[in-house]
Amino acid sequence: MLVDVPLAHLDRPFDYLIPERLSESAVPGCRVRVRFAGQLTGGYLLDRAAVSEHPGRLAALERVVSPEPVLTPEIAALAREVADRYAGTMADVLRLAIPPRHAAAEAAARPGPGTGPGTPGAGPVRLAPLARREAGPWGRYPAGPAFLAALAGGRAPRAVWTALPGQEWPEEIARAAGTAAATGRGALIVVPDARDLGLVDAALARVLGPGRHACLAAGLGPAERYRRWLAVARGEVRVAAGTRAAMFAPVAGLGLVVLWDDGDDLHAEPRAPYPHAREVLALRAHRARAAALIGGFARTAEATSLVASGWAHAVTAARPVVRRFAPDVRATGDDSELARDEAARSARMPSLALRTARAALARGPVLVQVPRRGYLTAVACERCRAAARCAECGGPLAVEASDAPARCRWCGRSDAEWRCPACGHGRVRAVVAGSRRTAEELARAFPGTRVVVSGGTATIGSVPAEPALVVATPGAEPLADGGYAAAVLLDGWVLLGRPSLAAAQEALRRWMNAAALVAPGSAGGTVILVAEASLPVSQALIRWDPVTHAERELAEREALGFPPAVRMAAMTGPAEAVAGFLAETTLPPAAELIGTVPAETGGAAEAGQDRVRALIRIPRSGGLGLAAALRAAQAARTARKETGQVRVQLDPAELI
DNA sequence: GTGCGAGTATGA
DNA sequence: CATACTCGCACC
Repeated sequence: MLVDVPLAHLDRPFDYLIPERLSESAVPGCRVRVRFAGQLTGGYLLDRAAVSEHPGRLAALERVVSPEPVLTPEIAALAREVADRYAGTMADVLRLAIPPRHAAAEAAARPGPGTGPGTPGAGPVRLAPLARREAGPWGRYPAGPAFLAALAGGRAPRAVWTALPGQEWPEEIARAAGTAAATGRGALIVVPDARDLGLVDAALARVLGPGRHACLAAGLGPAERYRRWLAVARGEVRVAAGTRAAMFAPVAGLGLVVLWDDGDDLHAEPRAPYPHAREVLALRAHRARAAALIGGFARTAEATSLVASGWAHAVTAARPVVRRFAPDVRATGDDSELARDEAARSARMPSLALRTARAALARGPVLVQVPRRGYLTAVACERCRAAARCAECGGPLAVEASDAPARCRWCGRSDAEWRCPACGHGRVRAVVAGSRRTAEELARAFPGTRVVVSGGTATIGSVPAEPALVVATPGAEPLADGGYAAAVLLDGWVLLGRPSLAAAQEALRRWMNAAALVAPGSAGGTVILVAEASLPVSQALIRWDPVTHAERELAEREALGFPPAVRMAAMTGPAEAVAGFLAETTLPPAAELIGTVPAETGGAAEAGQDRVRALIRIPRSGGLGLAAALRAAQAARTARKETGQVRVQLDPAELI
């Protein structure tokens, strides 16, 4: 029995007697209720045994919630491994892995229409003869056909795949999944968001036929979510695709795991123990001897490390092929190039971008990527560019609408009489305009052109192949039928200026994801990057060479001693609690305590407190030992009911 | 997390 | 010596 208690020192199985009346329904993997320390608690039956190691008296199971075996042996072992890897508890992992039960869905789980599981499709998929004979879009990569052939032969190839720009990638993923399914194995595909899931869903339906796969999307509603998950757990469908939470989907006979755009921070689970989909899928591939495909337009340092260690092969296209599919990219970072046009100027659009966009609008839609969402923007003195601060409280001023006066974000005071304390000037300008503000300004710079805004909660999936300006924040770019005629990537310095070690890698990833939606250069597709052209990251986009850039990034992180070159642990909490935690911890000899610094105030709940973050670093080989030491310290603290929670995170994404 | 027994403080 | 409380630990 694995009891659902949140305490680190209780993270181990407990034995219970199975009363005769429950003997039939108490199958391994089922949900049960037991009395634990007097309390009725939920749990999962791990397995049944004739004898117990426990010297004391055993309590009996209270109730079998349902005989459905929701915790498969594979997922139980995986949850244990993930907990050990991330210094967390198995119960925490299972809370992420197994969706809440929906009794009606369980009783009536019946294949339905649409994107859900169709007619039971547990048998091998039969691919159309064409798909079986030809590598299709995979033929564009020298190693592509070999990867598919290895899959088709029942082997377990592992690839880090740098996808060619364009809209073939969902098809490529579906082909790989179909190839695994044709050998009678299962496939699991994880993508960052709903837009990408929709694309993969459609591609899977084309390649596999109806009813052969399940889409596990967040926000389906509990009943539908559980129904589809059950269809996967029961082996009624062998191909599952989904967003982050699907990384734990109990796909039967797993033969292939796929992760798309592994650099997207949506792949990092924000709940304890903070596992990352890349790591979890790699563990699963290892455990199930399954193939792995980690792909994206860009390349992360982490994926590069998988290639460097020999864990995976690189699947990339040859340079001439890249040139055939990539758009023309030009960078313009010089302020003197700012457009004369006043409206374009206030949208921070250089003249080259303006000219390119105007010309491209004759042919089709033009994408404008703006790296800040929302409407609220920081403001600075129009003349000397000193950050504008509230005269009363010193808080930062912001504007909410283009014609509204600036307002303090701390005290809310709006000061019409604002004067710059540095130069006496009386007007402010937006430092970075949100996408809606940019859209307003662009509408004035391109009179008569339709302007579409996509971002945040108002995301648009696709736009028709008609002239329109499409203003979007990174990750919310709609697809354009046939590709955009051009794209303008505004304010490159905002992305590059993020206080993050991986700022350049992340900027390149966002640029490439937008630029990949543009028609190839041979068809006139052009991308204007508003950033200094001489920067290595700009050059990487211009040459469409994410691999070299990622290799450099990995080398830098090795030199700096940052993940993935090392394992890092972050302990966050009240100062005394973190100090107590560290005193409790017996660090492995190779571990190095980097130091304790004030933690950035996370949310309102954490604000005000005296919170700190301690960092520990260890060579990769010592990662498990470090996690075990941190787990032991956490267990000792929870056993003693120490006040002040310490959050333990391994290789936290936001740190890098 | 809760529940409980041992140990310790406190006061009639 | 009776009662009130804290502390530490087991929880199957």
